[in-house]
Amino acid sequence: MNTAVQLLFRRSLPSLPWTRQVRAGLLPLFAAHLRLSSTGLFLLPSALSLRLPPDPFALPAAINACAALPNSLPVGRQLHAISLVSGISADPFISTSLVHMYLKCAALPDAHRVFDETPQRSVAVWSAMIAGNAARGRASEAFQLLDQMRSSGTQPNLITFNGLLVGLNRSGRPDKTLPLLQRMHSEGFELDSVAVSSALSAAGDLEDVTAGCQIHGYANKTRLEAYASVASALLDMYGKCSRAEEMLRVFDALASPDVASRSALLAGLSRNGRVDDALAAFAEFRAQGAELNVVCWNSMVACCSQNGKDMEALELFRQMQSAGEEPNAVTIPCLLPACGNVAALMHGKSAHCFSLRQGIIVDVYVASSLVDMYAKCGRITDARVVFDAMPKRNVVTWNAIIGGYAMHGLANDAIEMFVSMKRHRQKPDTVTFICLLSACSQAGLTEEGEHFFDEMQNEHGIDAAVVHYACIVSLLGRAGRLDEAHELIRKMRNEADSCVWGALLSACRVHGNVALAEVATKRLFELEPTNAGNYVLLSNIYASKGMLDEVERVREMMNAMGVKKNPGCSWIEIRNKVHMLLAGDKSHPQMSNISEKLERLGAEMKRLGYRPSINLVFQDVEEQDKEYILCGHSEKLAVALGLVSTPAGTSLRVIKNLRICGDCHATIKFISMVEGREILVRDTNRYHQFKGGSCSCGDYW
DNA sequence: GTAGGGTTAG
Repeated sequence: MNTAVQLLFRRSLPSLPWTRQVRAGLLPLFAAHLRLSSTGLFLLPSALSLRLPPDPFALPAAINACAALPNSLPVGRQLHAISLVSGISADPFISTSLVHMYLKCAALPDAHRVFDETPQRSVAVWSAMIAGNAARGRASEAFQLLDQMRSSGTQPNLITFNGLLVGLNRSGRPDKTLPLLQRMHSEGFELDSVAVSSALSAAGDLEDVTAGCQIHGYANKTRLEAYASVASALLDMYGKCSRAEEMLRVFDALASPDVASRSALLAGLSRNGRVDDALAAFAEFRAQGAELNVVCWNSMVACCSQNGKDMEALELFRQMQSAGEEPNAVTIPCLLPACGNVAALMHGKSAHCFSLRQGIIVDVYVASSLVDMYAKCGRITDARVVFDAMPKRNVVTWNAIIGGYAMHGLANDAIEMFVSMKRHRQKPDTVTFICLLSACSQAGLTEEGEHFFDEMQNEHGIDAAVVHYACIVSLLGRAGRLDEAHELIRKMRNEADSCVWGALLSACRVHGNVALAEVATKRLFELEPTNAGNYVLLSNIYASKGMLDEVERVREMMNAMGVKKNPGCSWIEIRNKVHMLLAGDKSHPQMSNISEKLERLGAEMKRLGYRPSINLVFQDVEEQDKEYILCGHSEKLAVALGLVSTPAGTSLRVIKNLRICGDCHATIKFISMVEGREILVRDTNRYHQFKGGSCSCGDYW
């Protein structure tokens, strides 16, 4: 269609006489086409070069096309110049669309200049100014303009107010939306579907379910509920206010739900943790052949990647493409967390290529999620390359790179980036300091960590949250200052949670402090009685001290509580395919090769004097079996699979869902030496880079 | 025949 229209213009325009009729017939078509398609801007220069006579009827539409399409400010300026030289710039329609266009393109001074130079200010040009200023985050200017408008004798209408409402919502000021709605109501405006949709959207953002219900009542009374935009805004509001049941009731009552309503429902279910319901609803929509769009697909991909269903997210993305739904700039940040979680580097790379091809790499969300993905996939250098190439960054971007360095144990790089961040005048937030402090604690930079903890509170006015305390506890703990760490927990203003006590417990394991470990676990068993990790850690500490009766006691306690150990799970990507290995699982088709490889390595290690750490085995079985269980740990299986499936010398990347076990750590160090391989293992905390028999964590984790 | 306001995904 677009190409056809283009050809029509190319062929017919030069030969047509420029009669009033031709203009009248073609220009609106041209303008409508501009507004609809990204090829519009391609058409515009050719139309200009045809010496298209400036037309006060067509210019506004062309100017609006510039407002709607990205990167078209230069063309918009050109159209502005044309209106100036042809003496029609004072036309109220033209100046209104110019104001609108400049505000949409973030050229505020230009918008204000055009507005100031408009002698006869229509309601429309005032409305454009007010809406545009509000949407650009200049709420107080917008309200001032509204007052000026009135005192200059022009009365605002419903469109003026609605524009202000929408602008306030968009610029993150939903708190100002509801009072404005009240004011409109008391000034006697009959609210329409736009006003009600915006109000619902604000109520949702504020999680103000009382206001939301009131507006719902109003919409019901006035029959505005029947409007599609009101329906989807209602679903969105209930979803954001954690009223999933009410949301489902609204959806079921819809006579004919549209795509936006379906999308709002899917997003709402996902947001409320009802992942399976969202997947079921999505499957049902597909089975019905109901219309779905890229927003629905993106919601579902995000739903999976945010809820531990990473493989499902990758699969949905594949299905999305085979269903002919073109991914967009939002799809990438929905998908990439899943790639990062399971280290699906090839999928992540292809998303990177896609972003380059589509020109969406300049989107700060897209590039930030790429930085994060590369870091999580063990490619910190690639993360840095993407970071350096970004034209614009935000706090999330900086946090991604600092957190990436932290995860790789590269604390000095993390600190360097933090310094650079401040030089770029980017304000750090609470996440920045979590990344920075954990970098210091991973690398044992105790003094630096303490310094940043003070800097956070004194220079940046950020209150220490519980997670920051947890970082400091591991920092002190790593340095062996366990009593200080314990003291800090006692002095904390906030209530210490399981992260804080867990950090202390981990430090106790490293330094073999049984007494303090018992203090920490006492609290942990109260705070999270069903977390198997705490029992296992305590048992490991006892085991390392040979306190086998205590080990037995912990196991009994765990059984009594009905706590089951989380199955260990590792992922490795081999030639585009992500393989998942569960501890003790024999189902992988390559299992005989894996076992054979592990046996051969085990024999070699024993010959060199290595003894398997059978005391780390938690299960109550014979010694022989303990050794066998250790060999079945998922990270060993994944490494062995990598060894037998890739050429010698290739580096391997394994992701694990739990903390790496001591025996596996020792074994993989050994493997990295005898096999001459670099092996990266990411556990819940960080990357371990095994090379030539040692690990980048310095045996502290 | 032309201008100003619409809901859903990161």
